[in-house]
Amino acid sequence: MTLDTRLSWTDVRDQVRARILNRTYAPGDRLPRDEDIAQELGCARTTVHRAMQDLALSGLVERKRKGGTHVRADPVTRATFDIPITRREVEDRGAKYNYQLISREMEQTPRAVMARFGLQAPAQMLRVRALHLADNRPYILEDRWVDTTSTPEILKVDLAQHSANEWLVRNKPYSRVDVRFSAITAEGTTAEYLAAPLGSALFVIERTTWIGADPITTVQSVAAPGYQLVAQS
Amino acid sequence: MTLDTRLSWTDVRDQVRARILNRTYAPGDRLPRDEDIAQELGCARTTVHRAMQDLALSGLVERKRKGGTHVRADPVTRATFDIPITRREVEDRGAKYNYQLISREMEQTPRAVMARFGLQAPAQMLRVRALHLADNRPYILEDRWVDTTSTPEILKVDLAQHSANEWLVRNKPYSRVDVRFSAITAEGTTAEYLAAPLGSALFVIERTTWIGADPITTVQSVAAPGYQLVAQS
DNA sequence: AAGTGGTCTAGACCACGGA
DNA sequence: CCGTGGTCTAGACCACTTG
Repeated sequence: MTLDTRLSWTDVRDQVRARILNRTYAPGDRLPRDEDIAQELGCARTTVHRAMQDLALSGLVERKRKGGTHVRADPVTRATFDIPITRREVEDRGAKYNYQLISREMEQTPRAVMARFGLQAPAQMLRVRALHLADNRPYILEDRWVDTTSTPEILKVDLAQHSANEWLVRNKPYSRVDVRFSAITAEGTTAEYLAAPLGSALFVIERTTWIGADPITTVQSVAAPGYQLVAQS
Repeated sequence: MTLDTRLSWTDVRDQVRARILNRTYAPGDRLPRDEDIAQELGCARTTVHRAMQDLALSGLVERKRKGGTHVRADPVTRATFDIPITRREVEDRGAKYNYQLISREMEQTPRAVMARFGLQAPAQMLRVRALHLADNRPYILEDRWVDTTSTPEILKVDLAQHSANEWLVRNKPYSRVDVRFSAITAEGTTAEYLAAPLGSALFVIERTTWIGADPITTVQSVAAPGYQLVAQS
């Protein structure tokens, strides 16, 4: 008698993964063709394909047409992070959210901002600086540039009431995003607004978006001391 | 005449995404059932399913059985990062890689390490401190704890020759990983080893792995000043 | 109870890329 | 060239979740 339950693609994935973990398929090895695995385990090739797709996505194997499926010799750790609207992030922590507009002016983009957008020449953009608070304590200081050519509507928004962060996320879909993380030292007004000791280390998220080839916005979000970003399971 | 090329799932995805971007389907809206979209576009339901799966993965829509597919009202930015072996990371930048073992001793785990593993009681583990260099300049300082119960083989490895990082990644598969990022201030020996000015901000990656329920290793990797982590496209 | 997404199957054809 | 993964189809059944 064999089991009467059918094999699901997660079962197949787990079996193949187990074989990789226990070195039946060692790093660098080529795995059997999908069809052979399907026959061996008694399921359709599509099911094996679905399983392999998942293993490839998580970085455990590499697949190429004709080349077959190989166990990665240098596995990478692949981690995914969700960056929600700041208000949501604060509220999800059970804290009270507040927001303060610091400044809102048209300015010429400095070199650093041009670089983030990949622009050759400087442009006039709306610069918005604002502070997000959790339980009335500084949480994130954002320094944002909005391209008023692609997003003229931002000029009509009352940024003292609604954060540009929230308005943009809700109203301005993007087609491409660049995200990068780094660390900076608390200095000058940044330290003041965040109530951070001078010289303390601050976590920084830079996020730049485009719609097609047109810039929308770039923001440098500096978090208060102690901030930690955790990968999604 | 209609087009004679068949619709691929990426075509379907792009069409649906376009409708979300142009507000045909607005945030919070419920999309038509997969089957209706399939009929409208003239393809199989499976194809629509594949497209929707991708949109759900990227965080644009949410799907529930019976509940249908909804456009997310609060879109999240979802970013994926690849964390390769340090040697590879250095070499991929076109730099020369070097490695120095700093210390290697059995020690009792402090509170912070117990917390990362979720342990109730302290344990004896192998603590390995090492420096990775790029073009002979400090690149990453790692402070690692290895559970010699789950990974006794580590005791036979000559860690002066091969970094624990590399040996573990190549030889010790894990079933669960926790990754988190933060920022710390350069102090004491950390600053010395990284040749970083006292008080400068340093980017930190913490990575902890388990096999089943058993701890394998946890490492705090502190990067030299200027380090930046960029999301995968 | 019933609607909707999730999955499996079997078969066909396509497209990339190694030999 | 031709082997291998990638995709599409049509149909069936399952499983979750909401009304």
